[in-house]
Amino acid sequence: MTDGTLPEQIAARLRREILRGGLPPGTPVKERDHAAEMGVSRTPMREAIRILAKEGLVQLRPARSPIVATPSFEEIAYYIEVMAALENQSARLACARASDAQIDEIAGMAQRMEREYDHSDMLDVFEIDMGCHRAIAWAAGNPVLAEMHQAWLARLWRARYVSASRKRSRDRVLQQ
Amino acid sequence: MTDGTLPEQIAARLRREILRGGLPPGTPVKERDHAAEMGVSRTPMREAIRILAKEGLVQLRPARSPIVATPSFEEIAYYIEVMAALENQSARLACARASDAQIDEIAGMAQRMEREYDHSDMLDVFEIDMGCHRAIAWAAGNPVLAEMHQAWLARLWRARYVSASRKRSRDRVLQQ
DNA sequence: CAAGAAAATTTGGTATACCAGATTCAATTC
DNA sequence: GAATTGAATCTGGTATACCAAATTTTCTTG
Repeated sequence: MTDGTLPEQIAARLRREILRGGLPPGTPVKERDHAAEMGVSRTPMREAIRILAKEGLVQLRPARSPIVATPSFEEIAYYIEVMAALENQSARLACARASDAQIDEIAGMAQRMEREYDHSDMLDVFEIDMGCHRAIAWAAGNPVLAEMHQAWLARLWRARYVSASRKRSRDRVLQQ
Repeated sequence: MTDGTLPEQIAARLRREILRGGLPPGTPVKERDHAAEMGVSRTPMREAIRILAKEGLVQLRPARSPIVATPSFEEIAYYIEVMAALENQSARLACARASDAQIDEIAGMAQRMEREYDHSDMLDVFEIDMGCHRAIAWAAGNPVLAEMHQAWLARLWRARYVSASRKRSRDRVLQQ
C-alpha cells in the first residue's frame, strides 16, 4: 500500500488477477462489483479499468461492461510485429551504447534461457525471457522505448498460449 | 457533436486548442476551470485529460495540476528513436505486402517530397512527410502498428512546434 | 404454450459533494 | 524590514447520488 496512486494499485491487483487466469477472457469487468469487492469507490476503479484497457488487457465496449480481452490470432500476430519493431530498435541501440557489463549480463541471460528452454517450466522460461528483454531495452538507454517495450511484453504474455508465436519472437532476440 | 463519447469530444477540443497554441507549453490544465468553461462536469474532463496524457500532449504530475507537455530535447530524441523503430518495421512489412498501387503511391509521395524539399516551407514538407509515413504504415497491413505510428507522429508534430516556438522566443530574446 | 410487450433491474456515464495535500498570502515576531 | 509561521484557498483525489441506455424478467394475450 506504500507505492503508486490508488488507481494504479487497483490496476495492478486486477492485472495480476487477469494474468493469473482468475478472470478468464470474455469475463465482464463490472466496475461496481469490483469496486465493492475491493472496498473502493467506482471512480478509481473506473480509472484502473481504463489503464488496463490502454494496456490491452481489457476491451472497452460502448454502453456495455468492459470484458477481459480475447485477442484473436490475427491480433496477436499484429502485436508480435509491433514487438519485433521495438526489439529490433532496442537491440540496435543497445549494440551501440551498452557497456561491456550490460552486454555480458544479456549474453548470460540468453545462454541461461537457451539452456533451460527444454527442461523447465514454461512460466520460469518466461520469467527469464522477460528479464532478458527488459535488460536489452534498458541497455538501449531509451527509457521511453523501454517502458513501451515492457507494456507490450505484458500484453503478449497473456497470449503466451500461442506458443509458436512466442518461439518466433524469442528466436529473433536470441539471434541478435 | 454527433460522434464519439463525451470525454473524447472534450479531448478533441482540448487537443485542437493545445496544438493551435492557445494553451502554450507549461500551462496548467485545471480540470475544474476547463470543465466549467465547457459546461461539463469534472468527471469526463478528467478522463479527457488522461487521454491527452496518454497521447503525450499533457504531463500528469503527482498532487499537482497537469501541464501542457514541454518535452526536452532529450525526450524528443527518445521519441524519434521510437518512431524509427515503428517506421523501420512498417517499411519492412510494406515491402513484403504492399500492392503495386500502394507502392506507386508511396513512390510518388517520396519523389514529391524530394522535389519540394529545398524550395518549400518546412511546414509543407512536413505535411507531405506525414502523409508519406502514414501511407507506409497503412501499406504494412498492420492496423495496430499503423495506429501506434500515427499517435507518435502526432506527438512528434507537437514536439516540432515546441522546438520551433522555443527557437522563436530565443530569437526574440537575442534581438533585445 | 408461445410470443410480445412492459416494467424492473443491471450497468456504465455524468454530476456533485467532500477531503486531503499543496500553495499562497498575510500577519507576527525577531 | 525580512523571515517564518499559520490560516485561507486552490486543486486534484475519492466517494456518492442521479440518470439514461440496455438487458432481463415477468405478465399478458393470442
